[in-house]
Amino acid sequence: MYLTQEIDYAMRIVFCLAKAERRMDAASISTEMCVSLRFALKIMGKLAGAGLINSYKGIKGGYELACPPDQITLRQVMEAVEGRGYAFSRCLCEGSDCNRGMSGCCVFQQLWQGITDEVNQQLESVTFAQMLEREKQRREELSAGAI
Amino acid sequence: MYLTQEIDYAMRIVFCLAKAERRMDAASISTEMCVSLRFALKIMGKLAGAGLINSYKGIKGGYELACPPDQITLRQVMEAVEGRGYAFSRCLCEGSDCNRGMSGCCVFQQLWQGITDEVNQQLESVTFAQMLEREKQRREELSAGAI
DNA sequence: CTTAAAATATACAAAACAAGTATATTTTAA
DNA sequence: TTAAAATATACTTGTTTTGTATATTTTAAG
Repeated sequence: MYLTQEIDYAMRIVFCLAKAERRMDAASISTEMCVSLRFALKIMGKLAGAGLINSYKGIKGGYELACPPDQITLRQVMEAVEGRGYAFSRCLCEGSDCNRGMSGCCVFQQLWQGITDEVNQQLESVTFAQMLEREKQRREELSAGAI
Repeated sequence: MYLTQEIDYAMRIVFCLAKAERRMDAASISTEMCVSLRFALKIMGKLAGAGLINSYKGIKGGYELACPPDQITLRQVMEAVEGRGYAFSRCLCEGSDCNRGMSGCCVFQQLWQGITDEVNQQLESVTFAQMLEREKQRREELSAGAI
């Protein structure tokens, strides 16, 4: 029903790298994001495999964004981790053939597809550059409100 | 990540009762919807508990909608089964306190909230009367196309 | 007033999925 | 040559979903 932790972590990891603007090793990322090192490594493997981040082995190794943050969307991260975009219902996935009781005409499927499309559009329309900007604004609002 | 089967079944069960316009026993519903009898009973217990359907014990017992289908929304079914509306991310649920690495200012949470609100609004805006109407239209389209 | 067909309550079990961990290996800057 | 890093692969644990079983209660009909 919910986004998995893995996707949530992946988003935060990319955000972290976008913010750092420099190469970071897995241990630092894992500490900053409060994700176990091993799990972070696993996720970063997927992100690197999808070409969103670059990885470097050896001493001075680590990870960095593969391109500027205004060229990475939330949807790309979702796909990197999940292997596809968001889907509201299982029945929208390949080979599901669910027309359970609907005699080959399922009006729920249509509806779920609409919701799915909308969410994916949202995820696609937001880049990590925008997320950084949002955070900056939000911090300013908070400090202004705190006076 | 996906809607659970339980919610999917619940939607279909309510749709089935809306379509039937009469009292049906659990066995018939389970057969029509291709859901195991036991699981269907469990789900209908929740739907009855939430006041969406009425249940009748004994011979000639069964289930029927508690009110006209134009007064039942998809969101109500979601809440009956899940105990709350849709939430895109766990971090939006009570007592989650996730500001992991975001120093008390999580811009993802804002975003997930926006998506959540949108989906809930969708679910709230559609009644089962509308779903019946949709199905009718869709069938007409299909048979027209098949000539 | 008995009976059989129905729902209900409660608990249990199995399966699927998510989350996290461990070990051995490879790469590379110093 | 060495130590710090990533990588590959497999394994374990925990949680959630899904489904099942048993005993009980209710009720229309004969």
